[in-house]
Amino acid sequence: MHQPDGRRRDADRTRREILDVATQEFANRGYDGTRVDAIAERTRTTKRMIYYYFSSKRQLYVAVLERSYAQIREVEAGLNLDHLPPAEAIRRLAEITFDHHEASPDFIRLVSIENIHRGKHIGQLESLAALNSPAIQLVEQILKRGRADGAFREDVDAIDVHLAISAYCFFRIANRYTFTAIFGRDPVDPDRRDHYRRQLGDMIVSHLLVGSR
Amino acid sequence: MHQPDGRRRDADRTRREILDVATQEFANRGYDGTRVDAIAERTRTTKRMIYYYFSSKRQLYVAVLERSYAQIREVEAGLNLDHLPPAEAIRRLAEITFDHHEASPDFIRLVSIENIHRGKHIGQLESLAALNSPAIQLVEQILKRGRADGAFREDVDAIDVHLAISAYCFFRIANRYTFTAIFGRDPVDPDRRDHYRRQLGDMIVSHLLVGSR
DNA sequence: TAGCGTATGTACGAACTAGTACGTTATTAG
DNA sequence: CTAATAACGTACTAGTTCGTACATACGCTA
Repeated sequence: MHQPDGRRRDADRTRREILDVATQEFANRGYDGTRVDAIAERTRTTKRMIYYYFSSKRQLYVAVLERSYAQIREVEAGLNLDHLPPAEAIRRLAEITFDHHEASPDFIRLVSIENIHRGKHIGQLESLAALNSPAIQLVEQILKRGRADGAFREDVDAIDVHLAISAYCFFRIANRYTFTAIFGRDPVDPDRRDHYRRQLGDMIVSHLLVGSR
Repeated sequence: MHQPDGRRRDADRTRREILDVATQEFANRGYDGTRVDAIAERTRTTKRMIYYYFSSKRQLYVAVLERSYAQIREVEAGLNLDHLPPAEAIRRLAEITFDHHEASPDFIRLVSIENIHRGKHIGQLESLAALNSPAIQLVEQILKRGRADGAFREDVDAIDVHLAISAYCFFRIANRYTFTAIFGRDPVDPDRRDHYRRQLGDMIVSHLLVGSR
């Protein structure tokens, strides 16, 4: 009836546990650095189950990637900044993005890793339809309002702004180690966190305001 | 007297050729994805020579990293923007940084890879003294002049500015593949190159100018 | 409760990969 | 010219790693 360890058979749970561990392993060691045996050992099941559910190391990695992106997208979809005036809304969005990046280092590592592989896995995921990213829609709404006010410049679009915000947030986390080694200042130092967050907000807002250059 | 292929024995050249090939291989495949045999095959020499000159795969990787950083630093050290007024100088520096990143995708990949490994190799290189990076000194000079003018804000220092500039330039190249997959727009599209470059310049300058927020 | 498909465990193998033992040839100092 | 040393090549090994053949147990359904 039960497993020796008191655990029932549970396909969903086994699958999820494998994905959880695999996410950490891939994020920490990269695709080639990850050992399927190492994932199995950290799971309450065996390597056999990894192949039972995911068929191959590669497909496991793709599943990890897909789930990670889906989770991020879910969070983004829950945001609403319509109640704030445009300049404040975009600053708030930048700050939220900043916080999300700091809270998701594993996701950031996975993205870096996938780019090292030239996006050859993420390209296969049609679940990430390029068009309706909630993050972009959010920026679009804010830009629209800001332009209607006459406050925002017209020559940058939502994807441009999203790129600028993401770049700052992503770089700070992703390149933490080399940056610290070279410049002797850890960009993730909690004491400087607020300063960086304000700098990003200032930068994005001042850039968007008409006549600021 | 000569090798069968007409090539003399030449330690420096062999060393350099190994480093050249290894740089490409490590940049393209990551540390764990790189095969020492693959490097050897692309060289006019054999795997034995890699171990003769570099002792191990790891030390070869460290040598690649060290040389790559030294090359970048060399370029930076040759810059001088004293002839431009502060706002123009910082814009010009941003543009030059932008161009360098676009021209050095292998270096960017190596940096990403090293960060995946949490900087454990670059940390050992004391050749990269944290203090006197030419890039930082350059920003420092410009900021100093801009503040003397009363034109630049006082609450961001050279490393902060360098972070903001690098983040934008680095992200655009490093995350090209996932960005394209998700947002359907390649940030390295040559047709949009000037637009991105101007956006970066505008952003940095407007951020630095007093009273711009 | 019988039976069948889903879920799980064990043990193994074929291929790969970093590193080396051993031998050879070129170059140069004296 | 000759000896010594630096530069180079071949063939191999020990250990690792993805993946699987084979065996078994659980639990739902009829």
